[in-house]
Amino acid sequence: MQTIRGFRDILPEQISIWQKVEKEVTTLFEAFGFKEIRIPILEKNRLFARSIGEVTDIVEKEMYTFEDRKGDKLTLRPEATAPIVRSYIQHKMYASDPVRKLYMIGPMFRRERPQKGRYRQFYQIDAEIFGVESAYADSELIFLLNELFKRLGLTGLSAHINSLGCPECRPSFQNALLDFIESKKDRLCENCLRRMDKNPLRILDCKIPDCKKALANAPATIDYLCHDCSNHFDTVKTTLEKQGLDFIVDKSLVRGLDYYTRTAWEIQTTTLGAQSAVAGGGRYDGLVQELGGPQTPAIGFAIGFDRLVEVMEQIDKIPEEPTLDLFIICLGDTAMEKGYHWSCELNQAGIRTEMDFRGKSMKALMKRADKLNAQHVLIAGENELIKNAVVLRNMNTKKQVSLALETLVPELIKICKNNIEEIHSD
RNA sequence: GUGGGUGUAGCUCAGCUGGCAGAGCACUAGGUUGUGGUCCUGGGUGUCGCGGGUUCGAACCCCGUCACUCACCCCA
Repeated sequence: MQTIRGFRDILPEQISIWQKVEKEVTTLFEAFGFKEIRIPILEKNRLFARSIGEVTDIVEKEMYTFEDRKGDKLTLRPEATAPIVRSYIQHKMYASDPVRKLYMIGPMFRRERPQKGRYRQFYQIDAEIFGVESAYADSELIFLLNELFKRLGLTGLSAHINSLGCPECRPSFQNALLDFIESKKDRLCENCLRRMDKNPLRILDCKIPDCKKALANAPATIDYLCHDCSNHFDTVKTTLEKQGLDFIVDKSLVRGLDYYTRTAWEIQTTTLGAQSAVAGGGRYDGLVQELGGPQTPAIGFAIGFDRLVEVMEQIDKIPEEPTLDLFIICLGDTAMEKGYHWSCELNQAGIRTEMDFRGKSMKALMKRADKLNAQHVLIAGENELIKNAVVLRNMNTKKQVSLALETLVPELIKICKNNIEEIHSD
């Protein structure tokens, strides 16, 4: 038996890095005024088909869609934005306060062929802002991403930004693009030609060198922006510049979900092979209305959690394993029983304590204490119990002291807590 | 969906022209009564991914299949 293709276990040995990221995310996002939202993993298929777009790759061939016993078409969420928008509308969040800043962390599902940095169940860290049309919301999110990556010690990332315009400026751009493509038709690959009527915007994203060459001078959305979109994009850029954030205006950045408008961006890395996008986001001013809510501007991003972890592992940002404060060695049945109670009391007091109940030899237990990186070892054998005392060994200094039984637990708590403080002050 | 690479011990991998299944690490037990990391000695570990075929004989050659992996595509 094993996990199904593209699915995987995240094992205890790997979890510390995930927890570290989760901690940073919650403190940082909460500081920026975001509130966590938890949404279902299953939604009606219609939700994704309508929001992401019927002719996108995600909807056409990557979704886990099936019928339940009643015959309803259900889909494992391939992304978070659509369900969060659904929730925003369903609970009429716009009525009590249209401005909402929401975030979530959780698994998404896409049935693609797995490869480096791409899994069928993968995790996203997602943030959305509803009800703010201002370009400051756009720069705030990019700033937030940058700050998170900075706190996690990541370098070598670059922000690529573009503006995709709005329903106002789209038509003139699309006409210009189609005219241009028509003139280069013989130099484009099959895929590009297929996209011509499906979704011409996507042609700009083709990675085949010949196509890239042919499309080098293709019209770009940012050259056809209407007055408002142009001002919006300018504000985003100047704000980021004033904050000292580096970014690259990338005319060819076109995101694969149909709901995006205006600002779109990706945070890219060069260290994950073909998977360059660690995070991506954009504005989607039409989506809330499209899904049945009131006209509401909105913007959001998603971070590829798995990819983020892989980048961190590559630059060795793995947090150290926590040490064990105390390992209790008990020799003999009476000592074992006492040790069990000490151990529980110490755990209650927040001291990381472990003991081994298998009745192993002294040497084996010392080895285990060493393996667990124990700071102290408490040795309780028949000899000590006769004297109503036990031995405490400091594993770093190798010094051993005798401790009286009556005050043992409080004394141990004191010693271990002092030791923890020393470690932290170093 | 398409193509390339790889499947041998818990992990990393050797295994020659087809001839008894291997190493290091890890694990475990000892090295005079009850003291870790280093060192020494011993110990266990296998559906050689799976199923066929060729052969006296297959981890090795052939066919199929599955899994992993990388790339295309797409995206986080």
